[in-house]
Amino acid sequence: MLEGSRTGRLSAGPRLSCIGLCESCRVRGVAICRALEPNALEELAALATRIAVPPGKLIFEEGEPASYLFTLVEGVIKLYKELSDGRRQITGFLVPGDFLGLAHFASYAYSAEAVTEVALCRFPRESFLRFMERHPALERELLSRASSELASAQEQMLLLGRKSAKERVASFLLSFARRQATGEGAVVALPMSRSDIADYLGLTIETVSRSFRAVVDEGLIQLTDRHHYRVLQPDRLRQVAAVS
Amino acid sequence: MLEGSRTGRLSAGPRLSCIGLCESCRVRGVAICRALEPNALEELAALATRIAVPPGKLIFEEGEPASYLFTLVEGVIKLYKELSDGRRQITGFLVPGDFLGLAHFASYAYSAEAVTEVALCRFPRESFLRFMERHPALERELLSRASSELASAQEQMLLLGRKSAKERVASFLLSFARRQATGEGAVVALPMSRSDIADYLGLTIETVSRSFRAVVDEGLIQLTDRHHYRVLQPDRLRQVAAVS
DNA sequence: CGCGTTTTTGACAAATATCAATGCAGGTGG
DNA sequence: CCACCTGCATTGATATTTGTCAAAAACGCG
Repeated sequence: MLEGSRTGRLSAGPRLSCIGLCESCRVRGVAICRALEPNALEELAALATRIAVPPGKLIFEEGEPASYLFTLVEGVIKLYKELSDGRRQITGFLVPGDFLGLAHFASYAYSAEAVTEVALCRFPRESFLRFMERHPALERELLSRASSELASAQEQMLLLGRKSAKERVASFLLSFARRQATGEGAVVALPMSRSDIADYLGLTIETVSRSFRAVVDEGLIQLTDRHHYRVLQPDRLRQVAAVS
Repeated sequence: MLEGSRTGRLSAGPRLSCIGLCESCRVRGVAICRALEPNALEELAALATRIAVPPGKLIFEEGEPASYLFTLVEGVIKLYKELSDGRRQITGFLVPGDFLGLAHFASYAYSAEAVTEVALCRFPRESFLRFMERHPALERELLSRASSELASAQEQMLLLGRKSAKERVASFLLSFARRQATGEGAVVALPMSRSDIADYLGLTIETVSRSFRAVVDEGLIQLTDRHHYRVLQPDRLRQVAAVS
């Protein structure tokens, strides 16, 4: 796994902007950096390996020993679980700044695959956990992130259990636009395939395609091409999304 | 909310077995107690109020300020989210030992309601968080629990997004039996209504009922009455549940 | 430009929801 | 003690949504 993708241990160069956690801060305004003093940050940086992963390549697989933790520096990752007959459920898409690989047990509970070209910081699990024991601020940050992930997971359960196809697609388009933090009317990039969207929303690609068409036909969004859209009527889209 | 359910601040009596966290330990063999020294435990106990809630009563509601954290001492709780038109998704059932109320933001992300007669320990959020800051072991325990909840949430997304009605019901029956940690062939109590099961599995009560019938007819389980069952063929039930 | 892949569109099938009626059980009051 | 009432659960008939299968269209890449 990932052999050859290793781009070498960080030593010289713009260290702070390369350790992932810190990069994350810059990108998302989150507090990991601020919570750690500079020399702790140096220590953490020394644990990190920078990894590059091409689109479509596995980062780790469900059930594999959870030997590493990661921060996503660049690109988009999908997390998913599969049934033995191949049915797949994507449980989330990660964007730069997100943390990856916290496992309650010794092995990963899901698989992770690069959607786009991806840059990661990889931390060996053991040394990261030891570092965390000495730095409760980091632990607090991760607990806070875990809580907010749990909240999105519950939101997604509501979507999967109770929303119609069109409501699911509308919800997805809204939340993805929100996450890219682009202003009103800006173009939103949709890097994943229809198949990924279907597996995320618990639908088939055909149903996703038809639901896209419906919201386009109603003028709620505009598809500039298959991987970019613009939200035209956010309020009506929110209505269609049946947001609680 | 909960006015009158208050049974008074703990002072005398079997303190350690009453503070919830500790009770939790006893019930589930989890390490909160072991992680805290006895005098820290005393301090935590002093923050707790014991609460009793009758079946069907709200404990807190989505959106309400998250002023308290809880541990469930006795009984079963359901957590759920609702859409404006009344559609509801139950995101989980809690059993004794479970922790409740971690909110990333200032307000609860879901509602909590007693399924059976419930006994809780209630901690004021602020003082609990201050206590936690001074006791990283507690923080670690909560992070670990949050990770494992996240894993079950992902499992549930797979169920909601990709499993058939019968597979959902079989999965539910299995996981509920596993949680009661009863031995092979023992009777499992199913305290919630069919409507709750439906809202948990993203189905209607009719479909739940028909799926129950299917697994009963195939001899995989036996329904002793509407709220108790026995798993007769765990392996075949697992197959039907399409566990990954 | 041509080929393979992804996406869209259409016709039809299957699963589950909806609507309606019946059954069952526990609680209440005569 | 029994009959009735009320709420929950089951069963059945039908409707709707979404999935499946197949073909055409669009796109991306050599």
